[in-house]
Amino acid sequence: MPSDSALHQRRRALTEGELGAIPWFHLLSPAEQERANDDLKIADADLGEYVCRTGRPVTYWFGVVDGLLKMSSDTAEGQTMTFTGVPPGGWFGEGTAMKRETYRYNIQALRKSRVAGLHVDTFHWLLDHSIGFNRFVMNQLNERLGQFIAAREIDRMTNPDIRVARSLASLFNPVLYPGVGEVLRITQQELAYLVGLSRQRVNEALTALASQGAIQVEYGGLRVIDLQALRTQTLFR
DNA sequence: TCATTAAATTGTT
DNA sequence: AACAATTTAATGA
Repeated sequence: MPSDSALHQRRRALTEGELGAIPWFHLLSPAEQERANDDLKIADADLGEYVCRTGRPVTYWFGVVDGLLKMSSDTAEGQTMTFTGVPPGGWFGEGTAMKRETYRYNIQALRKSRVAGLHVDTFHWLLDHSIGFNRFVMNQLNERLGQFIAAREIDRMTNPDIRVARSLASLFNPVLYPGVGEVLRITQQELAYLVGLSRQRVNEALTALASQGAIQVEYGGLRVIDLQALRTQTLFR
């Protein structure tokens, strides 16, 4: 039985390299960096393990250092709906952290991942003291808003090829997920879970996208060739 | 470091 | 859902 409390018992301080993987760290002044570094913890989340659950009070603001997480929510009917994947470089929960409310979604590891956590109190301290941090959070909120609107559009698409293309485009978002780069480490099975299609169908869609020159399929990952093509994927092009 | 083996991932039916 | 083919990771000499 995976639980998020287990995560708390396996945390440790960050290494130099892991600090470099945190996109907002270099925006801070030396004093602010020291404060953040004192508080930052990192933990390994195993496959299927929950990083946070709906309804739990916010204790940390989380970021993905390595791996892949899934953001989902349980509907009133008891169904699980997946919002998005969170690849390396992605930070989430700032909305709820700011209001000190409870998490509004579940975050589950799609594979073994390294997750960094900043305590809410430190998060607030940084908001009160650092202009650079504020800019980062504001930019993050703005970018995510755009992504959620796009996610709604994706949900209405019936064509699987287009759904896969648009979902991929959002995972390759360089603002929200600066850790991804040219190659996104994701298996076709993981992508299938995120998009809500069978692996076969995802494989077919990826092959189609590759033949269009939008992406390149690699073992255990995907390389973007033309991000714009992914974003503007339509029928009969 | 290299060769062998196991495990993971992909492509196809 | 099941299968074979391919790629990577792990193991040990």
